[in-house]
Amino acid sequence: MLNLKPHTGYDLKKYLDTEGRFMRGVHLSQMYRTLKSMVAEGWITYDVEERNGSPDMKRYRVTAEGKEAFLKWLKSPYEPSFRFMEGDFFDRFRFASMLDREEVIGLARQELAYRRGNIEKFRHRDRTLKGLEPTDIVDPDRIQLFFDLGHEYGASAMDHYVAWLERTIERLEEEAQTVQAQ
Amino acid sequence: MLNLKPHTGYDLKKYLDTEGRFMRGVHLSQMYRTLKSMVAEGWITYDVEERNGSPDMKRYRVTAEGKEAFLKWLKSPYEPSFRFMEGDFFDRFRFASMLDREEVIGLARQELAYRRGNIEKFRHRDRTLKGLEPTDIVDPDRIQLFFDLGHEYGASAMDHYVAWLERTIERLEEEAQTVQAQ
DNA sequence: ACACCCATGTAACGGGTTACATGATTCA
DNA sequence: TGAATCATGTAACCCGTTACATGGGTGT
Repeated sequence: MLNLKPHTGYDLKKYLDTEGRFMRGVHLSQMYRTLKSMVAEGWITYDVEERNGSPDMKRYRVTAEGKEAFLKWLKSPYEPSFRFMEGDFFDRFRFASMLDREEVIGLARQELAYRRGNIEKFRHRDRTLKGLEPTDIVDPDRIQLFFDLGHEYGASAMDHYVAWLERTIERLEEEAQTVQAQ
Repeated sequence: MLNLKPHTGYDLKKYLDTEGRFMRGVHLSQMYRTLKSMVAEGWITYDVEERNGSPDMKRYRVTAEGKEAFLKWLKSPYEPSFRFMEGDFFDRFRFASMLDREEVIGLARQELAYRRGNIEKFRHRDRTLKGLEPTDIVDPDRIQLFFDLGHEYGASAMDHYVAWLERTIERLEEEAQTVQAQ
């Protein structure tokens, strides 16, 4: 975010709780510690604005080294995470404006291919729970029902994700062709 | 899972990586430490099966106190998490077979109401990035584009979740009426 | 022969969560 | 008057990740 414009820690937290709430959550305590360590790394600096009585306000901005380190990460090989939505795909994708068109499309295609492989591998597995303790008061079919309903959501959320990836790739490909034609 | 039947640590990890992969991920090292601490709490015990040479296999099962503690958690008041998919809704829902019909429907309704409130609060916010550094080589519109695409996924994933909640509640309500009619 | 599966763990590290601490301004 | 917002942080704790360590059985 500091690549786009300067922020205070409080600002960033607020953004992440409102407009940017699908990015990630963060606690203020963690925010301040992270900013501190990023200053120590040389990735960011800050200007101080004094406020009467209250602690001074620090407005952070990225340094040249910080931007370089960020780009190095952004352009580093992407490894899809085994588990749906756990890796850094969206962290990269949101800053895809700093990548070439081919790089973005490559990133999205890689993610799509991995998710499709995952679906192929797991979708048609038998998920019936075997050897359930018969001593239980609860009906095994009812146990299975809620496991199935929960899994159903997971699987359909994955499908929804794949559909979004497909739409997005198409859109980016069309755009790339339009630009090339000019 | 140990409420349903005994498992070894390795078993549980394997389940969580295959059939149960939408539940949660866990590393084996963490699994063994958690099982150890649960034994210390008195929630679970294990029987040992010897294997020549290799370390003995421990098959864990829940104790009466463990089951009691689990049910206490399952029936404790549910607090929806601010951030989509971060709380323990699904942890509870998957074991809803151990709850009364009204309790399950109440849980799902509470989650649905919270998500709807969230959508109402945030859906129509202006998300245009203001005060972007003009020194950047990257076009502000292009920065905005990828932020929007990312947000679009988040918002539609939330809608998808809400739709699943609605379908599921309907289904459970119908079932409850059928049972009552008998 | 080599890789993968079964099956157990410990140790160090890193980072997120919760609790604590301060204090001015704004709005109902 | 009291709650929420602005704005900063430290300390302790917990828990997840990564690296290390062991060793037999099974399949190609």
